[in-house]
Amino acid sequence: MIQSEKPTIMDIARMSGLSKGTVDRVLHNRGEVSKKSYDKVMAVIKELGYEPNVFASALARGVSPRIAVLIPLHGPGSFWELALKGISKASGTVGPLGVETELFEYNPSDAASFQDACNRLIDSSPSGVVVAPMFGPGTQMLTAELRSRSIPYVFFDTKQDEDGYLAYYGLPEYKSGYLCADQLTVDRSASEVLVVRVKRDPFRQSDPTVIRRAGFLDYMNEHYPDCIVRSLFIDPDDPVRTDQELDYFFEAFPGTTHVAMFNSRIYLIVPWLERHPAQIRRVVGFDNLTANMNALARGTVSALIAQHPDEQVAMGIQALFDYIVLGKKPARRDNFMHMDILTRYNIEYY
Amino acid sequence: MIQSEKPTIMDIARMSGLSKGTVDRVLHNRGEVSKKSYDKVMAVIKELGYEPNVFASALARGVSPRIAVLIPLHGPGSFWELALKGISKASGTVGPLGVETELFEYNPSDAASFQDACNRLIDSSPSGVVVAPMFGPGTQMLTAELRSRSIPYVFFDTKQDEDGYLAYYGLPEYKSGYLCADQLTVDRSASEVLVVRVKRDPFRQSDPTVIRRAGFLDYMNEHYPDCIVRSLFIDPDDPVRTDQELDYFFEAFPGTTHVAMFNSRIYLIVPWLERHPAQIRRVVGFDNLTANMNALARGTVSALIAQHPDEQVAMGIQALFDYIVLGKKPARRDNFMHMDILTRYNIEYY
DNA sequence: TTTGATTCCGTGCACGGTAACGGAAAAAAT
DNA sequence: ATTTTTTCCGTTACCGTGCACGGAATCAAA
Repeated sequence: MIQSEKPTIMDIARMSGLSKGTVDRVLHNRGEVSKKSYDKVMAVIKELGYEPNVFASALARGVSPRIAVLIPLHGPGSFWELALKGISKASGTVGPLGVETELFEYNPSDAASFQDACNRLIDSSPSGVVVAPMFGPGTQMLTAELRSRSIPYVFFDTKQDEDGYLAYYGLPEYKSGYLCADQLTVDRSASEVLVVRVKRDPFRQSDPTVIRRAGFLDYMNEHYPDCIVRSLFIDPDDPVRTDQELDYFFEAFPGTTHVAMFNSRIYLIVPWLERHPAQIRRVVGFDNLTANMNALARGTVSALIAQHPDEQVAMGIQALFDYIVLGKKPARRDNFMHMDILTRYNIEYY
Repeated sequence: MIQSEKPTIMDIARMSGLSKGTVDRVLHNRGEVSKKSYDKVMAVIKELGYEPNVFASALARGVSPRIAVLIPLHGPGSFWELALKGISKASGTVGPLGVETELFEYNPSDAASFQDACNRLIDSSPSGVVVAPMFGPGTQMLTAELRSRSIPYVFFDTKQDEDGYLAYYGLPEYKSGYLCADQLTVDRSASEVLVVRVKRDPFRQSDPTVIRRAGFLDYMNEHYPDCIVRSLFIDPDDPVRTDQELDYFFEAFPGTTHVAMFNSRIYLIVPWLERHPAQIRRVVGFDNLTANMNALARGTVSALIAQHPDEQVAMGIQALFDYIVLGKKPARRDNFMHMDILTRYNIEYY
């Protein structure tokens, strides 16, 4: 065997005095091999540093994994649409390698719709699943089913508390709140702060913003204990009402100079902010939605904290590919991804 | 042919009444095919939407691309060491697919050493090359040779002014200077600013910091025209002298409250800064070197602008892989990558 | 000793594509 | 009309693994 050539399964067979069939059985722990032969083969494998040829392997197995992605129905320019970009992003990487992705959507305010999407997903019998767990019990039923069919799945955005997932990709939520506070107060002039919150969707089980808020408040207590933090709830579906609420609030607390939000919907208050440009010094929100980015470019929003759900989805698909096609588990199961600070001067290349 | 099955080269052969040898010749423009047959095959290919199986193709061709990376010798914790991380990063993605990388290093202050590295690289006849062009003429000779051997190459960090490269991955330098100024002045209290500069290496042909400085100064002129910007040159190899220079400077200009640097060596002035914590309000530098990150974590440095050379290298290797193995050119030739703002509160997950 | 079950292993084809080889058919030269 | 060249195309042997199938060997049961 020539040095530069990589050892093949046949080399192993020859050197261990056995046939490639036996080597193959050893490689895949498929049994029907005596301990003696097993040890012999393993020794040779280790000696030669054998690594299987993934191309030949994939070809022989005839793999063409179909990966299902389960996310809520999304309007244009929403958070979930960002996540969708991750699919095409991943397609660019693993698409040429034969991976296909299929999208399953559900109405986030309708548990039955979620069930329906789950059923359709299961019926399609994908080779892997990417899902953002929003309905706790519903997701648990889904993952139980996936486990029983030994279909690997990864979480993104939110992590489900269980043990069967292949990987999780998301943000360190508490830290992101902390970071948000730091970005808000970086001009060191904050004395009265407004936190705008959205009436919580009763169907949604997990709400990352409560943890973000905790991080935010802890930062404020530690660094600006004298700063007053007030909350205002708005209705995301009623812009007129939102404007009124903001009017009332700033009438009552005219000293407010800094505004933050913990979800992706800072764009909801942008119209009001742009009609009252004088008073507000800094505005910080989350996520690089188009509407948010535009407000950032105009200077209405000072900074956005981006969690890049597209990257999370892409990483998830990549992890599934590595597992299904290459037989490789991800290095870490829980992957907390970077939080990017976006300002008007660095958004151009995102 | 069953619907769900992907068409193979044999399907095409059957449907066009020819053999798979002819189809293969058409697919690779290898000639020896009559126009009539060529058109027929192309029509069938289009009709069936044929896509080659990359696994089978790679297996048959026996590809195992060796990608050479050419970068300067680097001390631990330097900018170029970051770039190196991109190699292992890319190995994680394309390594299992049979890609090997080889590193060629040279002494950046010795043109002969660069020549030597180039020769060794050429002699190894790699399938692709990743290089950061520092010596203009030297790099041009290298790329000319690569072109004549039709070996594809990509640039990162700096772009060479020519037309043969497959892709370029780097930072928008001017914008990065602009961003740097914005981060430095985000507390709106800057009136006297110090820019610390390093004596330029005479061997290095391209210096991105001059463009960064232009962006920085433009921002300052536009937003803080009354702010005074002063420069101080230091010797990177003489820390004692550096400290003295800083002492002299701050004696002469005690009103200086903000400090910036445009290269990756902000860590050089960290010792002085930490001995004089009272005066300086904000410090901004470039690149996530370990030393810089530590200073950031301690709060000595306020923000770092990271260009992530590891990602650039990884993207470069990926592009070469896509081109060599999958036969796919990158979507864009010039890729300006995101600039990340790093503060002490978001560095943990980088 | 024969029969049966069990354990273990080798053979051979398939996966889809590549490219060398040789030969038939058509065109050109004699 | 025959030879030579050129053009074109089919055949075939791989590439390295996966896996079904059948058979040899071993051991226990009759």
